[in-house]
Amino acid sequence: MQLINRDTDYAIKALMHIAKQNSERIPVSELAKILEIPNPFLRKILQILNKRGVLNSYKGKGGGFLLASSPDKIFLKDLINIFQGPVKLNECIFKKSICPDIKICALRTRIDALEKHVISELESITLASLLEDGASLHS
Amino acid sequence: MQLINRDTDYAIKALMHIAKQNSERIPVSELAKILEIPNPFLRKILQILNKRGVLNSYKGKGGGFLLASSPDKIFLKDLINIFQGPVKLNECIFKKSICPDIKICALRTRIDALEKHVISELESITLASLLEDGASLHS
DNA sequence: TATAATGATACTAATATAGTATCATTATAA
DNA sequence: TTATAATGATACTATATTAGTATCATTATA
Ligand code: SF4
Ligand code: SF4
Repeated sequence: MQLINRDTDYAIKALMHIAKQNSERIPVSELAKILEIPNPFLRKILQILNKRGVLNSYKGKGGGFLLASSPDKIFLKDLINIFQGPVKLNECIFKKSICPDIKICALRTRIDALEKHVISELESITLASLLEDGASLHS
Repeated sequence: MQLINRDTDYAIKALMHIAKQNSERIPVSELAKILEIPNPFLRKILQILNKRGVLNSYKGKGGGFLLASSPDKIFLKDLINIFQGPVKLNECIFKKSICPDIKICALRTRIDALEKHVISELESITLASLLEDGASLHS
């Protein structure tokens, strides 16, 4: 069970690199080389981030991408949502059945609590918090 | 992001039903009918549970399956492990790189903590605890 | 000894993830 | 004004994972 898939992973890497450009537009071609991610794949990812308001894009010569907001407003949870959908630990352990006692089920209560905890942790991780730990960044 | 896949889900349903048989062997054919799970698929799942020591099986006429241990010793976490592998929220957010500062990374620390929390919650959920909530069980 | 069960294993189908290709649009700078 | 270097949109292919099927061998029992 993996929390983060490749899209999200690449998105994080790219966003961190873009954040460090001090508002200088960076084109996909350059990013792809630096991060060693296949250019068309990275492009697709950045296009999605643009559509979803995380990045701003500039067409034409000298164009490229910029963060749409400051790094402390970009949350890991949102990136996961964009590329992997909502964090739902479990719709209900018996997915297909309609439970008559959904409100009192102890199991459901616990899985719900677990889900809330995971989400709140993911909400507390921002791009800024990743950047702060500058010493441990690489590639 | 889904915590429990169909194998695990079916396994839980089946185990709960087997647990309620008071040590009477129950064959796959019967279980499959009751739980509305395709017979060969459920069979595969129970065979795995047998191999992994969760169930005991009895061949031949009048054969079937029984729990290998008491319901309070059967943990949700183990079932997830069997069918979906280890709960690893994230090997490391930049999977492919080798990080020079893996020990001091704040992000890693937090994801690790999150993973530990999830695992310990899953360890606290047993088949017995699901059965206790008898009123809310079904099909 | 027929039968009703599981064991083992290989196969197919469906879905999700990962990655590619291509043409259209647009902004810039020579 | 026009070649060029960028993104936008979209459709496609490939790979991996998940879901489900099929079949023959083995075994216990009535
Ligand atoms: S509420 Fe509880 S008993 Fe009902 S379907 Fe959900 S997990 Fe099962
Ligand atoms: S330790 Fe931190 S910085 Fe290093 S690879 Fe892991 S998440 Fe990234």
